[in-house]
Amino acid sequence: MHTVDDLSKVLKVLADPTRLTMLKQMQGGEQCACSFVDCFDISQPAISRHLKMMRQAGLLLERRDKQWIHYRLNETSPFYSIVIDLLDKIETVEANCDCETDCAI
Amino acid sequence: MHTVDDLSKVLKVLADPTRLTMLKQMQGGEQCACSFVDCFDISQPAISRHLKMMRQAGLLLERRDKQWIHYRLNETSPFYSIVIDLLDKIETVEANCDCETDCAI
DNA sequence: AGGTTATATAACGGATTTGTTATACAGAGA
DNA sequence: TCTCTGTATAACAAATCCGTTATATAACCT
Repeated sequence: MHTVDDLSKVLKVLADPTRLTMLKQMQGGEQCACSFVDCFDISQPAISRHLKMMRQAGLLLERRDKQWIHYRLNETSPFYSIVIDLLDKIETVEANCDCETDCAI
Repeated sequence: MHTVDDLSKVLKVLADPTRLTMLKQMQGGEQCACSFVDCFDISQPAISRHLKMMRQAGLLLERRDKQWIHYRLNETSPFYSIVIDLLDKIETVEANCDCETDCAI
C-alpha cells in the first residue's frame, strides 16, 4: 500500500522509454553501466543520470568491481513488485548492444 | 503486451498525484467533472486539462448528461488492467469533496 | 433572447525534464 | 607517477509540464 504521492514519484521515474528499457534489461540480470552506454544512442552522462535517478528512487542497487559499476534491480524496494509487473507487460526488446569493454559482463 | 514507448507514454499520464487521485475516485464509479473541481485546490481549467490528457490516452470514457459530463475508467483500454493494478496499491484517500452542484452524482 | 452554470480552449509563466558538452573523480596498469 | 578507461557532476539549452487568468462554447432555464 502506497500513498498517491509516493506512487506518482515512482511512476515518474518509470515513465521514460530509456529507463524502462534499462530496467527491462536488468530484469535479465545485473548490467554493467558501460553496457548501457554501448546500447543507447545517448551520451554517457545522460546514462549516468538515468541510473542515478533510479538509484535515488530506491529501484536499483549497485556493485562496484574495479572501475566498473554493475546495477541490478533492488528486490527489497517497496515498489519492486510494481516494477516487475510493469516490465512483464513489455515486449522483449532484443538488445543490439554488446558491451565492448572488459567488464566481464 | 506493450511496447516500451506505449507503456512509457501511459505511465507519464499516470505519474501525477492529481490524475492518480482522480482515477482512484473513478475506480469507485463514474464521477462528474464538477466533483473534481470541488475536490481539488486547482483551477477548473487545470482539472479540464488533466481529464483531457487521460481521455486522449484512452484511459477514460465520458458521458454527457445535460450540462454535466461524467467520466469513468475505460475498461476496454489495453492499459486498463495496469491502471487497476496500480490504483489497488494506493491507500484509500478519503474524498473531502462533495459535489456542490445538481449533477445528481 | 438573455442570463447562468458547466466545461473547454488559448495564451502565458515558472518549474521540471532530458539531452548536450566540458570537466572532475576513481581505479587499473605500464 | 602518468595515462587510460569508466563513471559522475556541472552548467547550460530546448522541450514539456502544470499551474494561472481570460475567454469561448454548450446546455439549461426564465
